[in-house]
Amino acid sequence: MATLSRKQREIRDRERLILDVARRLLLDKGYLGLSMDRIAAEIEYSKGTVYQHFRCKEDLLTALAIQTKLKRVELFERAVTFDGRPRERMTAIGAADEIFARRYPDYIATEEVLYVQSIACKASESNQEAMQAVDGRCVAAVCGTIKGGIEAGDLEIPPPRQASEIAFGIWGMTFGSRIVGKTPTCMDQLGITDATTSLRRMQQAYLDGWNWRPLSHEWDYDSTRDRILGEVFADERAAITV
Amino acid sequence: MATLSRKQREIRDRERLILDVARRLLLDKGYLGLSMDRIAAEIEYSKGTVYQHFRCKEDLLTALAIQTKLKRVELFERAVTFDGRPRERMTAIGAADEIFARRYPDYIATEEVLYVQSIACKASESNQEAMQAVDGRCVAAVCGTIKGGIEAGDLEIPPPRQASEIAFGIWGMTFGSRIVGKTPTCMDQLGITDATTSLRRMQQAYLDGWNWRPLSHEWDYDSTRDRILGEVFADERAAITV
DNA sequence: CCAATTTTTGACCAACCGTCAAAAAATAAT
DNA sequence: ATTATTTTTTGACGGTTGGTCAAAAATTGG
Repeated sequence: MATLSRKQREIRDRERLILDVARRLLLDKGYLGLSMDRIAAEIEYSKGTVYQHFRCKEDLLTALAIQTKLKRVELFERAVTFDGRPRERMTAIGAADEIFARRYPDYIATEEVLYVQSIACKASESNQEAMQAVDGRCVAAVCGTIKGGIEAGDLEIPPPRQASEIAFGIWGMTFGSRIVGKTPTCMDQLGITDATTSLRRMQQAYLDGWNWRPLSHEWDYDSTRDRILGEVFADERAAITV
Repeated sequence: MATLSRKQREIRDRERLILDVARRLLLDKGYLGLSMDRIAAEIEYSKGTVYQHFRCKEDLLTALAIQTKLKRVELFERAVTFDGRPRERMTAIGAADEIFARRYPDYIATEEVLYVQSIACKASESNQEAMQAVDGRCVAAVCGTIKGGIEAGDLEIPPPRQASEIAFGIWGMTFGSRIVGKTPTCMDQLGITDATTSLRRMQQAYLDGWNWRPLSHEWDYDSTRDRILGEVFADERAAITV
């Protein structure tokens, strides 16, 4: 049966409600401010009901992360449809990630907590697998683009280097810069005001370092970016040009 | 008076003991397993006494981070004494950080927690300032080396780029890769087995990307690294070649 | 030896996560 | 419509946090 019973619909809606409330709390009050009691109070159900949806707090957080990672991977998979040279598609992924970071600021809060504490391992099997699957799609999009660059002859990866090493670098750099960039003291020390723009330049420098052609001084990636925002992310453009 | 009273010495020793126990607990059981009660039990003093040393858990964590960041900055400041071209000194800083990460694995646990949760802001003013001061020395070592490269004519930073942007990239990349590299699922997805070596190559690629001469294909930075380990970090060599 | 001061203590509080028998609601059977 | 059965919801409860503070213990000074 494709249609759900009234009860099933109720449960599904309530799960959405829980996740919505949890995300807001996480963003507002941080990881420590996110309590199961508070969620229960806000949704006006008892705590036991919340625990019927998620076996523990970590499971809830993982579900939250999956929900938002899905948003990201959708943007990534849209990005790689960009019609251009592989490195332009890589730039498109960068733009996708920037849109993602702006549109879902709560994501950073979710993901970083998940990385740091050993949270994922407490989540239910199914949620762990689901999260891995989403991450896998993300990796596939990035690594696929890198391999596209190799196949097009724009990039060489002499052993023992691997295509995934480039991806690892981009991933680490992006994730790390976002966390470091959030701490004001660090930014004061460095004197950096616009972490987003800096990250963009850093990523291009990194790809130049792997000698991924066309290099940034041979090609106008700023206008590529404009095209990307116009052609692939027209609907999201507002989010990024604020 | 330079000499401390017996009592003062006792207090100082106890503080060290608390930090030692706390570090061990943090490494063993993670952030959530680190409890003030447990610390009190382990040092065989009451909880109140622990709170006489640190006004709250965050203050203790910050003190822990300072202690270890000091170890790191010492290595950094030794690294920049390496006699060679600026980019070689940059490589020396990379080696210093690698030694640091291996010798003080608990540091990662401390620092990442400090970055992620809004912990630092709850610490005492004095500890906050102390931590900023240590970070400042760290930034100074890195940015100083970058500026050395510019002065030597090995590197140009056309505006609006800044010297600190390179540092920001290295920082974010190093920090981020270490966190991502710790999660086994991510590494499985990427198929990366030796994150440390990958990070090393990533850093060199990044510096190549900024066109910091001599580029990695023009110079044998592996043997530079050997010289660094022999000349500057001879005593720490064992830690890194295990 | 006793009084003044400092240090240490652990009972105590509020908030947290997670459990589970009992209550309430929904469904099925008569 | 009424009763029996199943499902869902509840919130009191246990155990563990971080943090406080009056009272007890130890130290110091006279």
